[in-house]
Amino acid sequence: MATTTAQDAELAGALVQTMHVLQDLYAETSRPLGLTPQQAHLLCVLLAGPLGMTELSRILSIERSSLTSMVDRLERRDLVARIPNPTDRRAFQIELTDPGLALANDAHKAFTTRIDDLTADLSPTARRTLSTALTSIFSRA
Amino acid sequence: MATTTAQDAELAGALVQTMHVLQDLYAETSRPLGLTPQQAHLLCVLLAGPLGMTELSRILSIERSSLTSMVDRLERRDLVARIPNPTDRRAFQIELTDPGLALANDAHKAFTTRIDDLTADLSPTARRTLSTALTSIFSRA
DNA sequence: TATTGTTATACTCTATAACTATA
DNA sequence: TATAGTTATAGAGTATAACAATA
Repeated sequence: MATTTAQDAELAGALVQTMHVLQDLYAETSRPLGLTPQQAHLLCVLLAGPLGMTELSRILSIERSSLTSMVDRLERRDLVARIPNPTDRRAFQIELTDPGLALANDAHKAFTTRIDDLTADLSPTARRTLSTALTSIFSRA
Repeated sequence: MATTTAQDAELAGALVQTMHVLQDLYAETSRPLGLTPQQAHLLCVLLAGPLGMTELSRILSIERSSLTSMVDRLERRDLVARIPNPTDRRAFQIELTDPGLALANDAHKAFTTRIDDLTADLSPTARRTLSTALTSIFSRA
């Protein structure tokens, strides 16, 4: 127990609460756009470019079979498309359609705006400090 | 656009990434305990004391009807109990059973440990700064 | 009338296991 | 053999609408 201090508990608690508040905010923001939080996440990941099913499932931390049905639903709504991979006939690239791109941008902007509102009172220095700290802790290789 | 700077975007992005990483960690930690992340959240909320359905649904940000089925499942596993409210015959208090309390404590300890591991490299000062900043931004009235 | 909680219903998310097609 | 993705299945989470009982 020597390594667990009251300050550890405080920080862990603050992070868990941060997660829950942001989750709620993410859900509230996605919903009026007609998206579940998971769908919004998927579309926003694809903003960086098309991805194969396996890679996308890894990024979203879900099984490939779970992703299949998510992509099915989004494809039916013409938000994403399965593009055959010319070099591997087993594989697809999942990419945003034009409406999917527009919606992903809307979602991204909506989240960012809501979070900016929450953090509006911070000084530029505090903002930079926080951003740096979180990035160094939670960035993934 | 004058109010949105590159630093805003950086901070919002860092916070969204933080949320996703913590969500994954929360799920990974709950699973070996036989809990979904939502179930773990519910049990941990009850660590503070019994709550009525309406109050609990508000805290979890879900509809009361959604909560009914969650509580059904947890009650079947003897992790929570519906205690009649003596002063209002419509209402229940949802409370942890002994096994539910033990499991909630296990879950809480497991999250905290994982998060502490992630933040182990921070100095006490950085830890306190981060904790204070997050609490001030994300604490709810 | 308003509130507490439930039921009925429909979707979505998710995992596991077994499968097809291709590499 | 290994990998990419799907199908089948089952269970869990969630919302909406309508409801019963009580306040």
